[in-house]
Amino acid sequence: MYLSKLFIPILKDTPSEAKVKSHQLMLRAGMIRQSSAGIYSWLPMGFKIMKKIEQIVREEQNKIGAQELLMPTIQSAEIWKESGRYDDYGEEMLRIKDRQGKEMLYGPTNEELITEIFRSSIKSYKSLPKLLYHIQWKFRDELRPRFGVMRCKEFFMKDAYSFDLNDDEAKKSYNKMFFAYLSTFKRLGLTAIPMAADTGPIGGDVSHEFIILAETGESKIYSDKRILNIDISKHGNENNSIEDLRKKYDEFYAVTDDKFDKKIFEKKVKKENQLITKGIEVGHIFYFGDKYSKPLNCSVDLQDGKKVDVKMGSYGIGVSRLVGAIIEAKFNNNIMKWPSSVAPYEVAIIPTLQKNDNTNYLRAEKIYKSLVKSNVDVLLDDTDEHLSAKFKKFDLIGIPFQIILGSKSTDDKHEFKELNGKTEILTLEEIKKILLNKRNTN
RNA sequence: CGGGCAGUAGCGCAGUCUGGUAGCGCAUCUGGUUUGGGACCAGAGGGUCGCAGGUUCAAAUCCUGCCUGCCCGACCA
Repeated sequence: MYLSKLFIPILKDTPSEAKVKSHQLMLRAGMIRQSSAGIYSWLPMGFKIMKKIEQIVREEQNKIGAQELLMPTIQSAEIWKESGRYDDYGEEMLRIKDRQGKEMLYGPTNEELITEIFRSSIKSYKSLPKLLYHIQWKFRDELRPRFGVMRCKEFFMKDAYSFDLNDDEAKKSYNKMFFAYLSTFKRLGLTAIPMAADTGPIGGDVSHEFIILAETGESKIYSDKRILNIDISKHGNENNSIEDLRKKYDEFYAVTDDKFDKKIFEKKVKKENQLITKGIEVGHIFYFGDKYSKPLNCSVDLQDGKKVDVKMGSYGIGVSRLVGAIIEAKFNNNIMKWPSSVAPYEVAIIPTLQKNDNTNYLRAEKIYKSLVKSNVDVLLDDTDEHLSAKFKKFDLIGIPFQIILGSKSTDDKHEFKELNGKTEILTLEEIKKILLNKRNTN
């Protein structure tokens, strides 16, 4: 892509309504535009990043055997009345009437709808277990939306639902998700800590919040430092291996504010290992058994002809929130550097311009064409701004690597710079190797 | 929903107290000079001053009502 053709309305000044870094940067970098409080349009740069995150989330769901479907944003109130949550959910639910006066709502979550789908199609224990998910817009009418996309009314979320025959089987599904979440966040360049948490309006008795550490986080956390060192890469996604991993995490104390008990914390965690800080909740998993299957009458037939309510769990990841959360976790020295796995482009080509000498630009175009041919997602700065102005712009956009064509370039050696990092003089082939390698290691 | 602050050009702001017909920086457009950390010169365009009503010869400015946004709190992926 050529920068001059890109729709990326960059702001030089920070809009006064944005207070946290991720919000300021997303507005400045032309990633989002506020439509009204807590509701945003996603402009090409922001949308591209969100789509990359979505794709990683999808791949990790598929890896554990979850199947993707798509449910609507607008739901009928009926099933919510059946489950009893139409009254319980309260003001956060956006209620709508259609022209016939029928009660509808913009879905804040999908337990009822998926259960309704499941119960009408699955009748036998032989069909279990099942893991289903979708990635769809949700709406929660927040009292006070804030922090840009971190806490908005309309948000993009992956929500998965598990269906099992009994508690033991359900636990396996839960642990699979537990594993998938750790893998997902790792690929996003984040270290997420699973923490025992309150279940809120979803209900149930087992629940983990996945939290990434960031000062601007809204959740207060109490944890054992050593939990950060657990290496998930040694674990495959078969049941035994996942269970081992789960045990490793369970060894360490890690809870959010509402589950915190000072006595237990001080007893279980030595002073030097205590980690008390703030974090951002980027995922939340729940096991709630038959909380929805029972009232909604979602059962399967067993071998002996008896019926049993299926055991369910639900599993959310805030995809749109992650865009902001990654910024909060990665932002440094006024420079936003995206992890390669979600970066809007893998590399930027920045030629300096000289009066009466377009050598650098011609070199840049040649490199550009070669990289495009090798399927590298590359952005060429073909504008005639000052080089210094370009650098500032690219600090803001956060493309992790730059090829700079200037005084240090020759026909076959180029200045290759990691954003906020070191500079090397390399051939195009060497550069390509580094970029392709980066793709797989983030 | 309680408490606080704010709405003037795309963005950041001044002007409001003390009423006299709207300004600055950045951005944009034209021409020229520049090009290794947000350049320079010359010129140009862009605003029913959040909305409605009132007071006045005259309202961005005073009065009343409403709308919108932000911050703190209570509540949440």
